Amino acid sequence: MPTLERSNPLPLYYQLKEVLKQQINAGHLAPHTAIPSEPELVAQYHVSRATVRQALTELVHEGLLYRQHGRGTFVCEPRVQQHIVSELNSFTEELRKRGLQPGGVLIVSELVRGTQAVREQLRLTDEEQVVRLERVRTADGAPIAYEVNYLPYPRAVSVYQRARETADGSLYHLMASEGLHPYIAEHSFKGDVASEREAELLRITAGESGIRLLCTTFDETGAPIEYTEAFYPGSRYDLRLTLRVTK
Amino acid sequence: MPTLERSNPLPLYYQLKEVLKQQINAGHLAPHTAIPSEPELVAQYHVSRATVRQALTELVHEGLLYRQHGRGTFVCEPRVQQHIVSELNSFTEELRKRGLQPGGVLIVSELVRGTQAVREQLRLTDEEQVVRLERVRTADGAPIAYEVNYLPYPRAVSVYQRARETADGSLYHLMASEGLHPYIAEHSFKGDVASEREAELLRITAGESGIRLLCTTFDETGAPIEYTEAFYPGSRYDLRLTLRVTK
DNA sequence: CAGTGGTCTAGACCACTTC
DNA sequence: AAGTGGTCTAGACCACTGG
Repeated sequence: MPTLERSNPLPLYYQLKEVLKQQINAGHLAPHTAIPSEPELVAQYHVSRATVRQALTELVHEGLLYRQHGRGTFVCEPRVQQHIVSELNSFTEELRKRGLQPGGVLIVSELVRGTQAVREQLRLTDEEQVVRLERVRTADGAPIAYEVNYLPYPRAVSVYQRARETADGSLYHLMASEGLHPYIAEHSFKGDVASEREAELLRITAGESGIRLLCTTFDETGAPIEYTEAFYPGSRYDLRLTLRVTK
Repeated sequence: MPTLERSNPLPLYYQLKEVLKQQINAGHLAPHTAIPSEPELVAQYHVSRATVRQALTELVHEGLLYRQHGRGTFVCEPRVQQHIVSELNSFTEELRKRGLQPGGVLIVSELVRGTQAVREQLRLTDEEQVVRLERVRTADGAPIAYEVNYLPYPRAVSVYQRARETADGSLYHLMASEGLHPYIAEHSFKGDVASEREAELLRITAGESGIRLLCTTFDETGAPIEYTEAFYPGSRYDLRLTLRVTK
Protein backbone atom coordinates (compact mmCIF):
# COMPACT_ATOMS: atom_id res chain seq x y z
CA MET A 1 0.00 0.00 0.00
CA PRO A 2 1.42 3.37 -1.02
CA THR A 3 1.83 6.02 1.64
CA LEU A 4 1.07 9.73 1.58
CA GLU A 5 4.02 12.10 1.86
CA ARG A 6 3.63 15.00 4.22
CA SER A 7 6.75 16.55 2.70
CA ASN A 8 5.03 16.45 -0.69
CA PRO A 9 3.73 19.91 -1.65
CA LEU A 10 0.57 18.26 -3.00
CA PRO A 11 -2.30 18.22 -0.49
CA LEU A 12 -2.93 14.96 1.36
CA TYR A 13 -6.50 14.65 0.06
CA TYR A 14 -5.16 15.03 -3.47
CA GLN A 15 -2.50 12.38 -2.95
CA LEU A 16 -5.17 10.06 -1.57
CA LYS A 17 -7.35 10.71 -4.61
CA GLU A 18 -4.47 9.82 -6.91
CA VAL A 19 -3.76 6.59 -4.99
CA LEU A 20 -7.41 5.52 -5.20
CA LYS A 21 -7.68 6.50 -8.86
CA GLN A 22 -4.59 4.50 -9.64
CA GLN A 23 -5.96 1.43 -7.84
CA ILE A 24 -9.26 1.74 -9.69
CA ASN A 25 -7.66 2.19 -13.09
CA ALA A 26 -5.20 -0.64 -12.47
CA GLY A 27 -8.17 -2.92 -11.86
CA HIS A 28 -7.29 -3.65 -8.23
CA LEU A 29 -10.74 -2.38 -7.34
CA ALA A 30 -13.39 -3.90 -9.57
CA PRO A 31 -16.64 -2.05 -10.37
CA HIS A 32 -19.34 -2.33 -7.68
CA THR A 33 -16.90 -3.54 -5.04
CA ALA A 34 -16.62 -1.54 -1.85
CA ILE A 35 -13.48 0.45 -1.15
CA PRO A 36 -12.21 0.53 2.46
CA SER A 37 -14.56 2.38 4.79
CA GLU A 38 -13.79 5.92 5.86
CA PRO A 39 -12.47 4.91 9.30
CA GLU A 40 -10.28 2.28 7.63
CA LEU A 41 -8.81 4.85 5.24
CA VAL A 42 -8.19 7.15 8.20
CA ALA A 43 -6.19 4.40 9.91
CA GLN A 44 -4.40 3.20 6.77
CA TYR A 45 -3.22 6.61 5.61
CA HIS A 46 -2.92 8.39 8.98
CA VAL A 47 -5.08 11.33 8.03
CA SER A 48 -8.25 12.76 9.53
CA ARG A 49 -11.68 11.72 8.42
CA ALA A 50 -12.34 15.17 6.93
CA THR A 51 -9.36 14.68 4.63
CA VAL A 52 -10.61 11.23 3.60
CA ARG A 53 -14.05 12.65 2.96
CA GLN A 54 -12.69 15.47 0.80
CA ALA A 55 -10.89 12.93 -1.38
CA LEU A 56 -13.94 10.65 -1.63
CA THR A 57 -16.40 13.49 -2.27
CA GLU A 58 -14.35 14.71 -5.21
CA LEU A 59 -14.06 11.22 -6.64
CA VAL A 60 -17.83 10.87 -6.37
CA HIS A 61 -18.23 14.15 -8.27
CA GLU A 62 -15.83 12.88 -10.89
CA GLY A 63 -17.86 9.73 -11.31
CA LEU A 64 -15.34 7.17 -10.07
CA LEU A 65 -17.15 6.29 -6.85
CA TYR A 66 -20.68 6.24 -5.50
CA ARG A 67 -21.79 6.15 -1.89
CA GLN A 68 -24.67 4.34 -0.23
CA HIS A 69 -25.63 5.53 3.20
CA GLY A 70 -25.14 2.78 5.75
CA ARG A 71 -23.61 0.38 3.21
CA GLY A 72 -20.34 1.77 1.98
CA THR A 73 -18.53 3.47 -0.89
CA PHE A 74 -18.30 1.62 -4.19
CA VAL A 75 -16.40 1.79 -7.45
CA CYS A 76 -18.34 3.04 -10.47
CA GLU A 77 -18.24 1.26 -13.77
CA PRO A 78 -15.61 2.76 -16.02
CA ARG A 79 -17.85 4.80 -18.27
CA VAL A 80 -15.70 7.32 -19.92
CA GLN A 81 -14.93 9.90 -17.27
CA GLN A 82 -15.34 13.48 -18.36
CA HIS A 83 -16.12 12.32 -21.85
CA ILE A 84 -18.03 15.50 -22.41
CA VAL A 85 -14.90 17.50 -22.08
CA SER A 86 -12.58 15.32 -24.05
CA GLU A 87 -15.12 14.92 -26.78
CA LEU A 88 -16.18 18.43 -27.45
CA ASN A 89 -13.34 20.45 -26.04
CA SER A 90 -10.35 18.41 -26.98
CA PHE A 91 -11.09 16.85 -30.27
CA THR A 92 -7.52 15.62 -30.61
CA GLU A 93 -7.55 13.65 -27.36
CA GLU A 94 -10.79 12.00 -28.33
CA LEU A 95 -9.38 10.87 -31.66
CA ARG A 96 -6.27 9.48 -29.99
CA LYS A 97 -8.46 7.43 -27.67
CA ARG A 98 -10.03 5.90 -30.73
CA GLY A 99 -6.64 5.06 -32.15
CA LEU A 100 -6.82 7.70 -34.85
CA GLN A 101 -4.08 10.19 -35.66
CA PRO A 102 -5.51 13.67 -35.18
CA GLY A 103 -4.43 16.40 -37.51
CA GLY A 104 -5.63 19.39 -39.39
CA VAL A 105 -5.10 21.99 -42.03
CA LEU A 106 -5.12 25.68 -41.24
CA ILE A 107 -6.82 27.28 -44.20
CA VAL A 108 -7.13 30.87 -43.08
CA SER A 109 -5.92 32.83 -40.09
CA GLU A 110 -6.94 36.47 -40.15
CA LEU A 111 -8.03 39.52 -38.22
CA VAL A 112 -11.58 40.56 -39.11
CA ARG A 113 -14.52 42.52 -37.79
CA GLY A 114 -16.65 39.43 -37.52
CA THR A 115 -20.35 39.00 -38.20
CA GLN A 116 -22.93 40.36 -35.83
CA ALA A 117 -23.48 36.88 -34.36
CA VAL A 118 -19.78 36.58 -33.60
CA ARG A 119 -19.58 40.00 -31.97
CA GLU A 120 -22.66 39.25 -29.89
CA GLN A 121 -21.28 35.95 -28.64
CA LEU A 122 -17.93 37.51 -27.75
CA ARG A 123 -19.59 40.70 -26.43
CA LEU A 124 -17.52 42.96 -28.65
CA THR A 125 -18.31 46.43 -29.88
CA ASP A 126 -18.53 47.19 -33.59
CA GLU A 127 -15.00 48.59 -33.55
CA GLU A 128 -13.26 45.59 -31.98
CA GLN A 129 -11.70 42.90 -34.11
CA VAL A 130 -11.64 39.12 -33.81
CA VAL A 131 -9.07 36.46 -34.66
CA ARG A 132 -10.64 34.11 -37.20
CA LEU A 133 -9.21 30.62 -37.77
CA GLU A 134 -10.63 28.42 -40.50
CA ARG A 135 -9.61 24.78 -40.28
CA VAL A 136 -10.30 21.30 -41.56
CA ARG A 137 -9.84 18.66 -38.89
CA THR A 138 -8.49 15.27 -39.95
CA ALA A 139 -8.21 11.76 -38.57
CA ASP A 140 -5.49 9.59 -40.08
CA GLY A 141 -5.28 12.22 -42.79
CA ALA A 142 -8.92 12.03 -43.81
CA PRO A 143 -11.01 15.22 -43.38
CA ILE A 144 -13.71 14.73 -40.76
CA ALA A 145 -14.86 18.20 -39.80
CA TYR A 146 -14.90 21.81 -40.91
CA GLU A 147 -14.35 24.34 -38.16
CA VAL A 148 -14.13 28.11 -37.82
CA ASN A 149 -12.95 29.60 -34.54
CA TYR A 150 -13.28 33.20 -33.40
CA LEU A 151 -11.35 34.73 -30.50
CA PRO A 152 -11.46 38.24 -29.06
CA TYR A 153 -8.67 40.57 -30.17
CA PRO A 154 -6.33 41.74 -28.72
CA ARG A 155 -6.84 39.40 -25.76
CA ALA A 156 -6.03 36.39 -27.94
CA VAL A 157 -3.26 38.08 -29.91
CA SER A 158 -0.80 35.32 -29.07
CA VAL A 159 -3.15 32.67 -30.43
CA TYR A 160 -3.25 34.66 -33.66
CA GLN A 161 0.54 34.82 -33.77
CA ARG A 162 0.88 31.07 -33.16
CA ALA A 163 -2.14 30.03 -35.21
CA ARG A 164 -0.15 27.52 -37.24
CA GLU A 165 0.22 25.36 -34.12
CA THR A 166 -3.53 24.72 -34.07
CA ALA A 167 -3.38 22.84 -37.34
CA ASP A 168 -2.00 19.65 -35.87
CA GLY A 169 -2.70 20.38 -32.22
CA SER A 170 -5.65 21.44 -30.14
CA LEU A 171 -6.81 25.03 -30.07
CA TYR A 172 -7.76 24.57 -26.42
CA HIS A 173 -4.24 23.50 -25.56
CA LEU A 174 -2.84 26.56 -27.29
CA MET A 175 -5.36 28.77 -25.52
CA ALA A 176 -4.45 27.22 -22.15
CA SER A 177 -0.76 27.92 -22.70
CA GLU A 178 -1.73 31.54 -23.32
CA GLY A 179 -3.74 31.89 -20.13
CA LEU A 180 -7.17 31.40 -21.75
CA HIS A 181 -8.85 28.64 -19.73
CA PRO A 182 -12.25 27.40 -20.90
CA TYR A 183 -14.51 26.71 -17.94
CA ILE A 184 -17.98 26.56 -19.43
CA ALA A 185 -18.87 25.60 -22.97
CA GLU A 186 -22.29 26.28 -24.43
CA HIS A 187 -23.09 24.15 -27.45
CA SER A 188 -26.03 24.32 -29.74
CA PHE A 189 -26.39 22.02 -32.69
CA LYS A 190 -28.87 20.73 -35.19
CA GLY A 191 -29.06 18.49 -38.18
CA ASP A 192 -28.08 20.35 -41.34
CA VAL A 193 -26.57 19.83 -44.78
CA ALA A 194 -23.11 20.68 -46.09
CA SER A 195 -22.60 23.91 -48.00
CA GLU A 196 -20.69 23.79 -51.28
CA ARG A 197 -17.50 25.10 -49.69
CA GLU A 198 -17.72 22.58 -46.84
CA ALA A 199 -18.44 19.74 -49.24
CA GLU A 200 -15.39 20.64 -51.32
CA LEU A 201 -13.06 20.84 -48.32
CA LEU A 202 -14.44 17.65 -46.73
CA ARG A 203 -14.55 15.81 -50.07
CA ILE A 204 -18.22 14.99 -49.80
CA THR A 205 -21.19 16.08 -51.90
CA ALA A 206 -22.99 19.33 -51.20
CA GLY A 207 -26.27 18.72 -49.40
CA GLU A 208 -24.98 15.72 -47.43
CA SER A 209 -26.43 15.62 -43.91
CA GLY A 210 -24.42 16.26 -40.78
CA ILE A 211 -24.33 18.26 -37.58
CA ARG A 212 -24.07 22.03 -37.52
CA LEU A 213 -22.43 23.02 -34.22
CA LEU A 214 -22.19 26.44 -32.60
CA CYS A 215 -20.12 26.67 -29.43
CA THR A 216 -19.20 29.55 -27.16
CA THR A 217 -16.67 28.99 -24.38
CA PHE A 218 -16.30 31.12 -21.27
CA ASP A 219 -13.63 31.42 -18.62
CA GLU A 220 -14.26 30.94 -14.91
CA THR A 221 -15.69 34.43 -14.53
CA GLY A 222 -18.16 34.04 -17.38
CA ALA A 223 -16.24 36.15 -19.89
CA PRO A 224 -16.48 34.75 -23.45
CA ILE A 225 -13.11 33.67 -24.78
CA GLU A 226 -13.91 31.71 -27.91
CA TYR A 227 -16.68 31.01 -30.39
CA THR A 228 -16.80 28.13 -32.88
CA GLU A 229 -18.90 27.28 -35.88
CA ALA A 230 -18.41 23.74 -37.19
CA PHE A 231 -19.89 21.10 -39.47
CA TYR A 232 -19.50 17.36 -38.86
CA PRO A 233 -20.66 15.14 -41.74
CA GLY A 234 -22.93 12.38 -40.43
CA SER A 235 -21.10 9.81 -42.46
CA ARG A 236 -17.75 10.48 -40.81
CA TYR A 237 -18.21 11.12 -37.16
CA ASP A 238 -20.33 9.91 -34.23
CA LEU A 239 -20.41 12.42 -31.45
CA ARG A 240 -20.48 10.58 -28.16
CA LEU A 241 -21.24 12.28 -24.88
CA THR A 242 -21.50 11.16 -21.32
CA LEU A 243 -23.71 13.34 -19.21
CA ARG A 244 -23.72 12.97 -15.47
CA VAL A 245 -27.10 13.77 -13.99
CA THR A 246 -27.02 15.44 -10.60
CA LYS A 247 -29.55 14.06 -8.18
CA MET B 1 -31.40 38.20 6.69
CA PRO B 2 -33.02 34.79 7.00
CA THR B 3 -31.85 32.50 9.77
CA LEU B 4 -31.13 28.80 9.77
CA GLU B 5 -33.37 26.59 11.85
CA ARG B 6 -31.67 23.95 13.95
CA SER B 7 -35.05 22.34 14.56
CA ASN B 8 -35.45 21.99 10.79
CA PRO B 9 -34.74 18.40 9.69
CA LEU B 10 -32.88 19.76 6.66
CA PRO B 11 -29.10 20.01 7.23
CA LEU B 12 -27.69 23.42 8.04
CA TYR B 13 -25.39 23.45 5.02
CA TYR B 14 -28.42 22.70 2.82
CA GLN B 15 -30.46 25.49 4.38
CA LEU B 16 -27.56 27.87 3.81
CA LYS B 17 -27.34 26.77 0.18
CA GLU B 18 -31.02 27.51 -0.30
CA VAL B 19 -30.69 30.94 1.30
CA LEU B 20 -27.77 31.86 -0.95
CA LYS B 21 -29.47 30.44 -4.04
CA GLN B 22 -32.56 32.46 -3.29
CA GLN B 23 -30.53 35.65 -2.89
CA ILE B 24 -28.74 35.01 -6.16
CA ASN B 25 -31.90 34.23 -8.09
CA ALA B 26 -33.73 37.19 -6.59
CA GLY B 27 -30.98 39.41 -7.95
CA HIS B 28 -29.80 40.61 -4.52
CA LEU B 29 -26.37 39.33 -5.48
CA ALA B 30 -25.40 40.48 -8.95
CA PRO B 31 -23.03 38.42 -11.15
CA HIS B 32 -19.33 38.93 -10.39
CA THR B 33 -20.01 40.53 -7.01
CA ALA B 34 -18.45 38.94 -3.96
CA ILE B 35 -20.65 37.16 -1.44
CA PRO B 36 -19.77 37.55 2.26
CA SER B 37 -16.47 35.91 3.16
CA GLU B 38 -16.44 32.55 4.89
CA PRO B 39 -15.72 34.01 8.35
CA GLU B 40 -18.55 36.50 7.82
CA LEU B 41 -21.00 33.73 6.92
CA VAL B 42 -19.84 31.82 10.00
CA ALA B 43 -20.70 34.83 12.17
CA GLN B 44 -23.95 35.69 10.37
CA TYR B 45 -25.45 32.22 10.45
CA HIS B 46 -23.84 30.87 13.64
CA VAL B 47 -22.43 27.75 12.02
CA SER B 48 -18.91 26.39 11.75
CA ARG B 49 -16.65 27.17 8.84
CA ALA B 50 -16.77 23.56 7.68
CA THR B 51 -20.53 23.88 7.29
CA VAL B 52 -20.16 27.12 5.36
CA ARG B 53 -17.54 25.51 3.13
CA GLN B 54 -19.75 22.51 2.39
CA ALA B 55 -22.53 24.84 1.24
CA LEU B 56 -20.18 26.96 -0.87
CA THR B 57 -18.35 23.98 -2.38
CA GLU B 58 -21.61 22.48 -3.60
CA LEU B 59 -22.75 25.80 -5.05
CA VAL B 60 -19.43 26.03 -6.90
CA HIS B 61 -20.02 22.54 -8.30
CA GLU B 62 -23.48 23.58 -9.36
CA GLY B 63 -22.10 26.59 -11.17
CA LEU B 64 -23.65 29.36 -9.09
CA LEU B 65 -20.41 30.54 -7.49
CA TYR B 66 -16.71 30.65 -8.25
CA ARG B 67 -13.84 31.11 -5.84
CA GLN B 68 -10.59 33.01 -6.21
CA HIS B 69 -7.89 32.19 -3.71
CA GLY B 70 -7.04 35.25 -1.63
CA ARG B 71 -9.77 37.37 -3.23
CA GLY B 72 -13.15 35.96 -2.36
CA THR B 73 -16.15 34.01 -3.58
CA PHE B 74 -18.19 35.44 -6.44
CA VAL B 75 -21.53 34.97 -8.12
CA CYS B 76 -21.46 33.31 -11.55
CA GLU B 77 -23.39 34.67 -14.47
CA PRO B 78 -26.74 32.99 -14.79
CA ARG B 79 -25.97 30.65 -17.62
CA VAL B 80 -28.54 27.96 -17.60
CA GLN B 81 -27.72 25.76 -14.65
CA GLN B 82 -27.80 22.07 -15.35
CA HIS B 83 -29.00 22.74 -18.83
CA ILE B 84 -27.61 19.42 -19.90
CA VAL B 85 -30.05 17.64 -17.71
CA SER B 86 -33.13 19.66 -18.47
CA GLU B 87 -32.38 19.58 -22.15
CA LEU B 88 -31.70 15.98 -22.81
CA ASN B 89 -33.34 14.28 -19.89
CA SER B 90 -36.47 16.30 -19.41
CA PHE B 91 -37.63 17.41 -22.78
CA THR B 92 -40.87 18.72 -21.36
CA GLU B 93 -39.21 21.10 -18.90
CA GLU B 94 -37.04 22.49 -21.63
CA LEU B 95 -40.01 23.21 -23.84
CA ARG B 96 -41.84 24.93 -20.98
CA LYS B 97 -38.82 27.18 -20.47
CA ARG B 98 -39.16 28.23 -24.07
CA GLY B 99 -42.80 29.01 -23.56
CA LEU B 100 -43.97 26.04 -25.62
CA GLN B 101 -46.63 23.59 -24.53
CA PRO B 102 -45.05 20.12 -24.42
CA GLY B 103 -47.11 17.15 -25.46
CA GLY B 104 -46.94 13.89 -27.26
CA VAL B 105 -48.70 11.01 -28.87
CA LEU B 106 -48.15 7.46 -27.72
CA ILE B 107 -48.20 5.43 -30.90
CA VAL B 108 -47.23 2.00 -29.64
CA SER B 109 -46.62 0.49 -26.22
CA GLU B 110 -45.66 -3.15 -26.34
CA LEU B 111 -43.62 -5.97 -24.86
CA VAL B 112 -41.06 -7.27 -27.34
CA ARG B 113 -37.80 -9.16 -27.51
CA GLY B 114 -35.90 -6.13 -28.81
CA THR B 115 -33.17 -5.95 -31.38
CA GLN B 116 -29.68 -7.09 -30.56
CA ALA B 117 -28.55 -3.48 -30.08
CA VAL B 118 -31.32 -2.92 -27.54
CA ARG B 119 -30.51 -6.12 -25.60
CA GLU B 120 -26.82 -5.20 -25.57
CA GLN B 121 -27.46 -1.72 -24.23
CA LEU B 122 -29.79 -3.02 -21.52
CA ARG B 123 -27.58 -6.08 -20.87
CA LEU B 124 -30.41 -8.53 -21.33
CA THR B 125 -30.25 -12.17 -22.33
CA ASP B 126 -31.99 -13.40 -25.47
CA GLU B 127 -34.94 -14.63 -23.39
CA GLU B 128 -35.69 -11.39 -21.58
CA GLN B 129 -38.23 -8.94 -22.90
CA VAL B 130 -38.26 -5.16 -23.11
CA VAL B 131 -40.97 -2.53 -22.84
CA ARG B 132 -41.05 -0.59 -26.09
CA LEU B 133 -42.68 2.85 -26.30
CA GLU B 134 -42.98 4.63 -29.62
CA ARG B 135 -43.85 8.29 -29.38
CA VAL B 136 -44.05 11.55 -31.29
CA ARG B 137 -43.14 14.53 -29.13
CA THR B 138 -44.96 17.78 -29.77
CA ALA B 139 -44.60 21.47 -28.92
CA ASP B 140 -47.78 23.52 -29.07
CA GLY B 141 -49.29 20.55 -30.87
CA ALA B 142 -46.72 20.48 -33.69
CA PRO B 143 -44.62 17.30 -34.00
CA ILE B 144 -40.98 18.02 -33.25
CA ALA B 145 -39.35 14.66 -32.59
CA TYR B 146 -39.78 10.95 -33.07
CA GLU B 147 -38.71 8.82 -30.14
CA VAL B 148 -38.59 5.13 -29.24
CA ASN B 149 -37.82 4.14 -25.66
CA TYR B 150 -36.83 0.70 -24.40
CA LEU B 151 -36.91 -0.37 -20.75
CA PRO B 152 -35.94 -3.68 -19.14
CA TYR B 153 -38.82 -6.00 -18.29
CA PRO B 154 -40.03 -6.86 -15.69
CA ARG B 155 -38.11 -4.19 -13.77
CA ALA B 156 -40.04 -1.47 -15.59
CA VAL B 157 -43.37 -3.27 -15.57
CA SER B 158 -45.11 -0.32 -13.93
CA VAL B 159 -43.90 2.02 -16.66
CA TYR B 160 -45.46 -0.37 -19.17
CA GLN B 161 -48.74 -0.38 -17.24
CA ARG B 162 -48.81 3.42 -17.05
CA ALA B 163 -47.37 4.05 -20.51
CA ARG B 164 -50.20 6.37 -21.51
CA GLU B 165 -48.96 8.92 -18.98
CA THR B 166 -45.76 9.40 -20.98
CA ALA B 167 -47.69 10.84 -23.90
CA ASP B 168 -48.20 14.25 -22.36
CA GLY B 169 -45.66 13.98 -19.56
CA SER B 170 -42.02 13.08 -19.22
CA LEU B 171 -40.87 9.49 -19.28
CA TYR B 172 -38.18 10.39 -16.77
CA HIS B 173 -40.76 11.69 -14.34
CA LEU B 174 -42.74 8.48 -14.65
CA MET B 175 -39.59 6.43 -14.20
CA ALA B 176 -38.65 8.44 -11.10
CA SER B 177 -42.04 7.82 -9.54
CA GLU B 178 -41.45 4.10 -10.08
CA GLY B 179 -38.04 4.10 -8.41
CA LEU B 180 -35.98 4.24 -11.62
CA HIS B 181 -33.58 7.16 -11.17
CA PRO B 182 -31.34 8.11 -14.10
CA TYR B 183 -27.89 9.07 -12.88
CA ILE B 184 -25.73 8.89 -15.98
CA ALA B 185 -26.88 9.35 -19.55
CA GLU B 186 -24.71 8.37 -22.48
CA HIS B 187 -25.66 10.06 -25.71
CA SER B 188 -24.35 9.45 -29.16
CA PHE B 189 -25.67 11.34 -32.13
CA LYS B 190 -24.91 12.19 -35.70
CA GLY B 191 -26.40 14.01 -38.62
CA ASP B 192 -28.83 11.80 -40.52
CA VAL B 193 -31.93 11.92 -42.70
CA ALA B 194 -35.52 11.05 -41.87
CA SER B 195 -36.87 7.61 -42.79
CA GLU B 196 -40.20 7.37 -44.57
CA ARG B 197 -42.03 6.41 -41.39
CA GLU B 198 -40.46 9.26 -39.45
CA ALA B 199 -41.21 11.74 -42.21
CA GLU B 200 -44.85 10.70 -42.25
CA LEU B 201 -45.26 10.99 -38.46
CA LEU B 202 -43.38 14.30 -38.29
CA ARG B 203 -45.08 15.68 -41.40
CA ILE B 204 -41.84 16.38 -43.20
CA THR B 205 -40.38 14.92 -46.37
CA ALA B 206 -38.36 11.70 -46.28
CA GLY B 207 -34.66 12.44 -46.57
CA GLU B 208 -34.82 15.71 -44.65
CA SER B 209 -31.77 16.22 -42.44
CA GLY B 210 -31.81 16.07 -38.66
CA ILE B 211 -30.13 14.51 -35.67
CA ARG B 212 -30.18 10.80 -34.97
CA LEU B 213 -29.81 10.30 -31.23
CA LEU B 214 -29.06 7.14 -29.28
CA CYS B 215 -29.16 7.41 -25.50
CA THR B 216 -28.65 4.90 -22.72
CA THR B 217 -29.38 5.91 -19.14
CA PHE B 218 -27.98 4.21 -16.05
CA ASP B 219 -28.82 4.36 -12.37
CA GLU B 220 -26.35 5.27 -9.66
CA THR B 221 -24.81 1.80 -9.65
CA GLY B 222 -24.23 1.75 -13.39
CA ALA B 223 -27.12 -0.59 -14.20
CA PRO B 224 -28.83 0.33 -17.51
CA ILE B 225 -32.45 1.34 -16.99
CA GLU B 226 -33.48 2.85 -20.30
CA TYR B 227 -32.44 3.11 -23.94
CA THR B 228 -33.74 5.64 -26.47
CA GLU B 229 -33.56 6.02 -30.22
CA ALA B 230 -34.77 9.36 -31.53
CA PHE B 231 -34.81 11.62 -34.57
CA TYR B 232 -34.94 15.43 -34.34
CA PRO B 233 -35.54 17.21 -37.65
CA GLY B 234 -33.03 20.03 -38.11
CA SER B 235 -35.76 22.38 -39.20
CA ARG B 236 -37.68 22.05 -35.95
CA TYR B 237 -35.33 21.88 -33.04
CA ASP B 238 -32.06 23.35 -31.85
CA LEU B 239 -30.43 21.22 -29.21
CA ARG B 240 -28.71 23.45 -26.70
CA LEU B 241 -26.27 22.17 -24.12
CA THR B 242 -24.24 23.76 -21.39
CA LEU B 243 -21.17 21.82 -20.48
CA ARG B 244 -19.20 22.66 -17.39
CA VAL B 245 -15.53 21.95 -17.83
CA THR B 246 -13.73 20.69 -14.75
CA LYS B 247 -10.35 22.26 -14.23
C1' DC C 1 -26.47 -4.63 17.34
C1' DA C 2 -22.14 -2.98 14.93
C1' DG C 3 -20.65 -0.67 10.99
C1' DT C 4 -21.42 2.58 7.43
C1' DG C 5 -21.76 7.24 5.62
C1' DG C 6 -24.02 12.21 6.83
C1' DT C 7 -23.61 16.27 9.48
C1' DC C 8 -21.28 19.43 12.54
C1' DT C 9 -17.95 21.77 15.74
C1' DA C 10 -13.85 24.69 17.16
C1' DG C 11 -10.00 25.16 16.48
C1' DA C 12 -5.10 25.46 13.57
C1' DC C 13 -1.68 26.73 9.97
C1' DC C 14 -0.84 27.84 5.24
C1' DA C 15 -0.84 30.27 0.43
C1' DC C 16 -2.54 33.87 -2.02
C1' DT C 17 -4.20 38.72 -2.92
C1' DT C 18 -4.49 43.43 -1.84
C1' DC C 19 -3.04 47.58 0.23
C1' DA D 1 -0.18 43.53 7.56
C1' DA D 2 -4.79 42.16 7.01
C1' DG D 3 -8.09 39.49 4.80
C1' DT D 4 -9.23 35.85 1.72
C1' DG D 5 -9.79 30.93 0.57
C1' DG D 6 -7.06 26.06 0.97
C1' DT D 7 -5.85 22.37 3.87
C1' DC D 8 -6.04 19.68 8.08
C1' DT D 9 -7.05 17.86 12.80
C1' DA D 10 -9.63 15.28 16.53
C1' DG D 11 -13.20 14.88 18.08
C1' DA D 12 -18.88 14.41 18.31
C1' DC D 13 -23.65 12.81 17.33
C1' DC D 14 -26.93 11.23 13.96
C1' DA D 15 -29.40 8.21 10.24
C1' DC D 16 -29.21 4.35 7.66
C1' DT D 17 -28.07 -0.62 6.57
C1' DG D 18 -27.22 -5.21 7.60
C1' DG D 19 -27.18 -9.42 10.25
